[in-house]
Amino acid sequence: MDFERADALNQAVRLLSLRHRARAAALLAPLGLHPGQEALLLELSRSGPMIQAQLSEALGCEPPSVTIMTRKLEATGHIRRAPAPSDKRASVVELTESGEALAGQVKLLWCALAEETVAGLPAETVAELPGILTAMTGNVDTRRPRRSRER
Amino acid sequence: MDFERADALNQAVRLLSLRHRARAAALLAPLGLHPGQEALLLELSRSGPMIQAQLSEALGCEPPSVTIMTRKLEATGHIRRAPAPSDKRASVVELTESGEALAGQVKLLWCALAEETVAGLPAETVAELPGILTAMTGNVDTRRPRRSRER
DNA sequence: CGGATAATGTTATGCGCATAACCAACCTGT
DNA sequence: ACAGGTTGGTTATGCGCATAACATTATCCG
Repeated sequence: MDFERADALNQAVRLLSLRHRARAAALLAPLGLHPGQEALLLELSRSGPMIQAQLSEALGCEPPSVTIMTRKLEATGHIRRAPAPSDKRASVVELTESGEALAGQVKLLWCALAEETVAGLPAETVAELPGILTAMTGNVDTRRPRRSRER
Repeated sequence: MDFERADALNQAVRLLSLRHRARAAALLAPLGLHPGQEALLLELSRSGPMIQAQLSEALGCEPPSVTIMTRKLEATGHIRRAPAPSDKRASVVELTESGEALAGQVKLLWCALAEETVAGLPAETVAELPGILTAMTGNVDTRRPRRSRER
């Protein structure tokens, strides 16, 4: 691929990251959330209580990041951490009532953000977008170097 | 749009951002660069010497970020800052010789990264990807609230 | 068994990004 | 010509992310 095209693509990804995150930040600010935290709440809302290692996996970020984020969300009262009964190392984290309420708010914003993001694009394109983006993500994902032969 | 679809889309964007950036970081590390810095070098390589405000505009990040990044790239000797002759407030920044060499290296990596990113996608999709991503970026861009009437 | 290895979580540190507050220099307009 | 607003840049602070180094607990195996 020539540099022009490559640059256009890489830069497009970078700018989309920046602006999409900035827009999310603007929408989440009234709820007192910073971008990234909503993903944690949504994941807990989707899958129920889970251990930090699982959160790290689901969110696609490293354990130290999860430690910090959970600490802050615990401080603001949206999640709760308790020692896991079966493993003295682990701590299971779950939504509090206020956290569940907040997750509900986030879901509304999330729909608005998605619609805003793909406004004006042909419906067909919108339909295949998640698949395309996920494929691209998989192409550059270095988090699971093993496991490439999975069935 | 229902929450399922919206969530799939927003999450896909978030994960692509994380992984694409992480992959870029891994490629740039051998050059001693952190992700984000390559954009500054490439912009200078594209457009020649320019003022920090223009860099801020081109990179899509805020002036304080540019201040820090230029300071670090100056410390590593890849760029040079000089007072602007026509405006005592401004400082024009340009690549040094080592900066130009580094930009050349980055261009090679950039092509590799782009190819890696779109591997396996149909050529047609790849062709329209930059346009799609740029359109999405424009949809959520809150940086230019003015200028909306530019057809 | 018991010792090596793996997995969970934390602290420390650093980078890119953001906002808010501020100074200095450059326009304006009346 | 000068008061007031605008623009260019910096500092301070905070967040999400990363890696490296570490302590603790689980697990595997000879």
